[in-house]
Amino acid sequence: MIRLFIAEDQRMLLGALGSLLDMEPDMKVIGQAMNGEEALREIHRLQPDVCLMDIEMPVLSGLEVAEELARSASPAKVIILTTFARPGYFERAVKSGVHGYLLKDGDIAELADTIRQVITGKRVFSPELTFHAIREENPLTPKEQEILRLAALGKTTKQITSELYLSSGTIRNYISEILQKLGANNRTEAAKIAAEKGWL
Amino acid sequence: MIRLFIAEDQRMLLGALGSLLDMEPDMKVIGQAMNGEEALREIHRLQPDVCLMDIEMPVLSGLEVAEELARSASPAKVIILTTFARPGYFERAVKSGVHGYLLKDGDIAELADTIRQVITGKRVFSPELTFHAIREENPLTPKEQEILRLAALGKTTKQITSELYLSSGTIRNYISEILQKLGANNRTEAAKIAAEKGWL
DNA sequence: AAAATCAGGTGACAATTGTCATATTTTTAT
DNA sequence: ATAAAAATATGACAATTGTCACCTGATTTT
Repeated sequence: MIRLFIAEDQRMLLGALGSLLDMEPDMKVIGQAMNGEEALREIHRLQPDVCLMDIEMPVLSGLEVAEELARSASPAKVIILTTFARPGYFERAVKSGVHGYLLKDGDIAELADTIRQVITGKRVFSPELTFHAIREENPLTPKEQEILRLAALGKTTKQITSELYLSSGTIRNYISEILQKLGANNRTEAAKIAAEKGWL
Repeated sequence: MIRLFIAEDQRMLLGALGSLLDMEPDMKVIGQAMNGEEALREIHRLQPDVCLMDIEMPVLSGLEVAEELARSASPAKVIILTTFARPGYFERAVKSGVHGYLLKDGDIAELADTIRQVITGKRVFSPELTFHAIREENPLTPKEQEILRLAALGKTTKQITSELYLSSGTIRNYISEILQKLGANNRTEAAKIAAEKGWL
């Protein structure tokens, strides 16, 4: 019997997945969570065989949870289940050693199938992701990401200055660099591009 | 037997909802669609009793479909099912006369219950939405929305100019007005605020 | 018909933003 | 220990952005 844990912040999908997977004869859903922190705690406690994990969740993202599980050498296998084909997400997920990465665009049978494959030690990645230019690496350094994250919220150079304790010239230099890297004309466009790619 | 139609662009949720609602003894899912255009066509053809409709779908949004159904005096009752508590969405939905508005944050039982209520002619709205400040009306005029939509993509004043055939001064006047209405400090922040509220 | 409203525009100004070349300082590598 | 690299800072400049007061011509309202 495969013991499953599901972390997903959209209650309706969480409930639906839970019900349907529980109907599979060889699976049992032993726990659920609606945010990353709770998920991490419960996974440590319950020691499931496989965790299905959404990425965009409150408190801790699914990627952060996966990274933390890897750090603590948890035996639980992680399958990321997300709406978004953002390259940055995929890159981070693979780096943290997850066993699967699926889009919420397949059907439940496919998901159940993936779970069974993962249990045997295989890794399963959505073909949409392994192909084409989705392999783009995030060109931004951590500091650049941090600055763009703030700029994307509409903060001015001055506001960023006082959050990061850097001079306003430095901030503008960083932004200038970011714009070149992303081929954007201004902060707003840069923010849009980075958000689409999952780089922020 | 209640005849249901489901329009939802996330295949996994679509499939899951379909399976689970079909198990209800008094319901039958007679059709599904993954975009608004297909949904509209199929609803006209199949004449379901109730349509569950996501808002954010390709081609036509769920709101546009609901508005079109209202215009054509379709007897199908519409229940909007969305992740987002954006006030602008709710306002538009109510104006187009939908019979229900639920967040994807309840469980399936609640959804089934809502469907049964709607069938009897009742209207059901998620309590999260009918209360508090979520009643905020969109303060932006259509032209302002159009301009902000472009600005939110990172377009410069000059680019907006050439798309809308307005002078650059006029664009800047509009943006200035938008910033005041939204209490934002710059375009980026304005875009963020409007997007959150569902006003763009 | 006069008055008000509206969509669009001008011009002037200050502040912010983006670019670039060039320091200075701190870290890292050899 | 020294050289190379990175991170941070400056200053100068042009372009863009945001603010404001005011103008013009239609269209509505009264």
